[in-house]
Amino acid sequence: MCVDRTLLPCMTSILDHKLRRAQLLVFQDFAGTFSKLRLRPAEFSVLAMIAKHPGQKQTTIAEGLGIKRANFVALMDSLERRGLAERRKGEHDRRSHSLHLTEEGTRFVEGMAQLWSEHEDRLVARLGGVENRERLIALLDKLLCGAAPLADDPDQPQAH
Amino acid sequence: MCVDRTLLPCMTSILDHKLRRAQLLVFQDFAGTFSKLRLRPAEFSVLAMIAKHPGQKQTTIAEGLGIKRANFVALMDSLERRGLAERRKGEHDRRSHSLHLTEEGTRFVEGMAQLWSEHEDRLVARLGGVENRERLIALLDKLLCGAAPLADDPDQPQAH
DNA sequence: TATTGTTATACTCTATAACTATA
DNA sequence: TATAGTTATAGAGTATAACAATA
Repeated sequence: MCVDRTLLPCMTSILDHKLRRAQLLVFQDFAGTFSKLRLRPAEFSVLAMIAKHPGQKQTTIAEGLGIKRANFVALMDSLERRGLAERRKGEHDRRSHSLHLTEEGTRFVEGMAQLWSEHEDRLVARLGGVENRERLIALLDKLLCGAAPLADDPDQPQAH
Repeated sequence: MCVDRTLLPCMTSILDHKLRRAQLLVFQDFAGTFSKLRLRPAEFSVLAMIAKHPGQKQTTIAEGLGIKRANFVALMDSLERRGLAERRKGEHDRRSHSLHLTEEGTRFVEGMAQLWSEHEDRLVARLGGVENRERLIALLDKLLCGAAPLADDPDQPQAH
């Protein structure tokens, strides 16, 4: 019961630790929710990002998600094999690939959105209301200040 | 710019995503800070936990940290090889191991505490003050409700 | 039978360096 | 020379099943 003479706080009160536990819990709820679709968190995020930014090149999408371009390749390979998304040779710069959902991918993303809200609702319930989700996101944003996302949020109607 | 017709929010506004990014950022700051000690986050947490709960058995410490007992073994092996912590055969139950810091481990933990506060200060600065760290921890606790930690916090001054 | 610690194994995510083909 | 995508590889962390020793 914290009887030591060190200056360390208890692990259970340390931000790093709580962040890790919370992230784990959230991803496990995600995994449970999306196992029917055989979809991992990273794959979900790629599909969602392409849906929001169709035609953007591969590196841009990857960076927007904080995924190293080297690690993005296998992710995109898998989505392409499943027929959900596709790479198209860049017209102006033939080194680059522009990313798009397939028709099937578009339908798939609609199914994702349904499952997503179930998952989201559970998290909001745990947090005790949407206001607390917004507070949590605002605090995480402070922590993340300097890590610039793709500029997509400003245009949002901000329903959340 | 969020031009799609799906019901999905932008990835960059999704809690799961922000939690992952924040956790990554915090652990990277940790890694930079503790590379001098050649200490990974998981090893740090084990040493800190043993310092607070000397003599507890292996499974109890592991569960308190949310680490599966199977994964705890290699972690403890490494700390034992470095002479920082040790297993002792349980007196009453000879299946179990009680965990302790060595003398060197105790000194090592004091060095950890110093580096720790530098790391912590950087996070608090990003968050904009200790009040925000407490708010963040309180919100993460709500998310984690039901995941019981080792009962060490009640004795804390409870700044939060 | 159940529990403690252990081994073996696999999966996810992350990180770096080096290659290729274009620019 | 620089960039886009790729390959290969390594390191963390996590998860499950099965085993030996002990209860």
